[in-house]
Amino acid sequence: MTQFGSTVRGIRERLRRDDRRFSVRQVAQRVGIEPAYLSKIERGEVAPPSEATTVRLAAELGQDPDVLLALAGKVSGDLQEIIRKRPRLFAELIRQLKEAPDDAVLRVVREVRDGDW
Amino acid sequence: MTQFGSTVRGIRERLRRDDRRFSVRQVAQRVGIEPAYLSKIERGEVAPPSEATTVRLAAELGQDPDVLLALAGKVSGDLQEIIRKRPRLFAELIRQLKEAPDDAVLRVVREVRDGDW
DNA sequence: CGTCATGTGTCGTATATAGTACACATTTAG
DNA sequence: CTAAATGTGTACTATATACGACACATGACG
Repeated sequence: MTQFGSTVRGIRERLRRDDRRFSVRQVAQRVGIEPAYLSKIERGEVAPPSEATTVRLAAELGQDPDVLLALAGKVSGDLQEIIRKRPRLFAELIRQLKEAPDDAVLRVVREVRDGDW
Repeated sequence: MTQFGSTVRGIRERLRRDDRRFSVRQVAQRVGIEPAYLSKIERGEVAPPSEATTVRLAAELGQDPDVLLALAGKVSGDLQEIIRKRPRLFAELIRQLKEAPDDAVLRVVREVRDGDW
């Protein structure tokens, strides 16, 4: 589908240039999966792994978990839970912001962060 | 798990009081599933149906699809796609708003809707 | 030059997801 | 009273998800 695998491979190989601990085998071991499985993931031979595995992989590679999950075609379970608790509210908000430029969304984020509520 | 089934049953039975077309069989047929399956869904004997089926069911019962999806433990695919396109931005926004009261979120929604961007 | 680590091919598996098909007892309506 | 409609029990299935186990050829390096 998308470039989840190649992205992961790229990141891992870059890290590997100055740290031999970033081989397929060693990363797989630290992440808690089989090396063969990680190899297949990186080559796109299988679908991206589960959310939990993706998050551990992101941590290992120093990546933002939400970004890696997005590449895997997923949305973090905790975000989904927040939405599910107030579906109408969040559905409307998110659809409103669909076409908004990044900086407009960022303004909203900051406003909420500094907000007085 | 949750009360997806009993909620659907309640809504359907209420509709049925003044419209005989809201039997399990007839609703199932219009939704495009087997009556036995709808029956099991309503009694919670099986997990809530797929997103597509849930959405058709919501339409048939005059419900907000996002709300019914939430009861089914899901988040609409189109919302997920919006988030996946800008994961960092939306992840931060949504987590910021997790604890915000409804009216604060609503204010943001309105602000964005009337926004000048 | 031998050994150790590396990446990958092949095969298999357990669980979840999303239903269908059919029969049957009960209820409802003309 | 009977014919049609109703709700549901039982059994089955196809596909997807998410991996593990093991072996093997190749390459690096001390």
